[in-house]
Amino acid sequence: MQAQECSKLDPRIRRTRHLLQDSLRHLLEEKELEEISVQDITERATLNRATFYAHYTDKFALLEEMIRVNFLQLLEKRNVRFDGTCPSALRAVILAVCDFLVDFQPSISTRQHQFGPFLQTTVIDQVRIVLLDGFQRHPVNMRASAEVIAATTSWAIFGAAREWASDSKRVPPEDFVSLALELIGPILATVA
Amino acid sequence: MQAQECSKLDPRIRRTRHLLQDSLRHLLEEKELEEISVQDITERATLNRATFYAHYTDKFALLEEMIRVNFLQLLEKRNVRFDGTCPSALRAVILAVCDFLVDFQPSISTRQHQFGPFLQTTVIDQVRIVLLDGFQRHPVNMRASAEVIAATTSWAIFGAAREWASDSKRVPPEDFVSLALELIGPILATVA
DNA sequence: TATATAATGTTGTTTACACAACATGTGATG
DNA sequence: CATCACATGTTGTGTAAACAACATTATATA
Repeated sequence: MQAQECSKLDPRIRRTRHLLQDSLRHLLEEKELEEISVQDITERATLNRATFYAHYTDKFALLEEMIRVNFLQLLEKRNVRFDGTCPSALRAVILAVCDFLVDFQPSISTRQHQFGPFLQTTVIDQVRIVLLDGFQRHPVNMRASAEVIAATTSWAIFGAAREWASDSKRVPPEDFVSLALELIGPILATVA
Repeated sequence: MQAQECSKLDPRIRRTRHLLQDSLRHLLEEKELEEISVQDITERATLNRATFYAHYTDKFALLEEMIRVNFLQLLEKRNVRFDGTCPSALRAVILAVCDFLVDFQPSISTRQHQFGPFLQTTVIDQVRIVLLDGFQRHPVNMRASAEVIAATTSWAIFGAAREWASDSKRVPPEDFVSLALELIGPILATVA
């Protein structure tokens, strides 16, 4: 059901998944997730409904992949690698989450029922993986296991970013990231 | 190789042909037709080269269909039916050809080698068919066979429209059509 | 309660596409 | 002339998508 080096995958599969993701993206601009049926998605994608089930178990799986891929593409585009525990690496990750939320969730207030939680868990999980990957490639002494640090940090980042993004009179993202960094940085500060 | 009620055609076939036509359309905005290979077309369409040959014999066949479909869609959109020999029906046809040339051939001077002749024969042939179809559904006495009248008229329309379209200081299309109508109308005037 | 409507999943068969391989042709460069 | 690079067509085999059909579940409506 999953990735397998997106690049060397059958073009028909890539195209089909892309069509489904595009379809859902557009439908979400018109309707709530609850109002969107698999039928709707495949119709707009000019695909058969049975084909959908060959790729995803339900619309939530599609949404999950969509969010995940989009977020990773944003990181990729900005060359965010988390190659160390220096503040600048963390800064880039936080900024990416902030910008992603603004892009992807333009009407956060109207998207509370099923969409919000999905975005949340998916983004947090990706951030967690990015952090964990960074810790493993650049090991440092820490007050707790890398897993706990990564989990705590990723939730903190999302929580901060979400609060900022939902503020109608929010400050510029760069300014906010500096503030967030002061709060979040200490979580992964190495022992003296 | 051909249509078969576009609507009840396998979606995969419709999608493939649409992708190929889109691809060629975009490539023509960057290169000359001579510089475009089947390889280029299928690459941009994310299709296999062999698939191209399952649909078209060569890039000219693709171009032919592309022009034909686009022109017919323009007629469709304007509800041009040529339901009679009255001047207004002919006016609509001439106007459609004028607008199509302006849309489709923005840089006529740079497209002379292979592209121009193809556009030409394809559009003329479609106009001829539209006229012939109109004659058959609304028969009238004429000075010559419907075939000869239709052929002569279609070439005259294209010739006039092309001359107008290639004029950098051309008058508005509506004005030109009135003039063209005076020249072309007499071709299909019925006997007294 | 019955029943209509609509969505979800699943299955088997048919058709279209991907791909590698090969033959052929053509122009450029040594 | 050789040969390198590249484009055109074609073929056989494997895989993905289309489609109809069916069972299931849920939500209305009479």
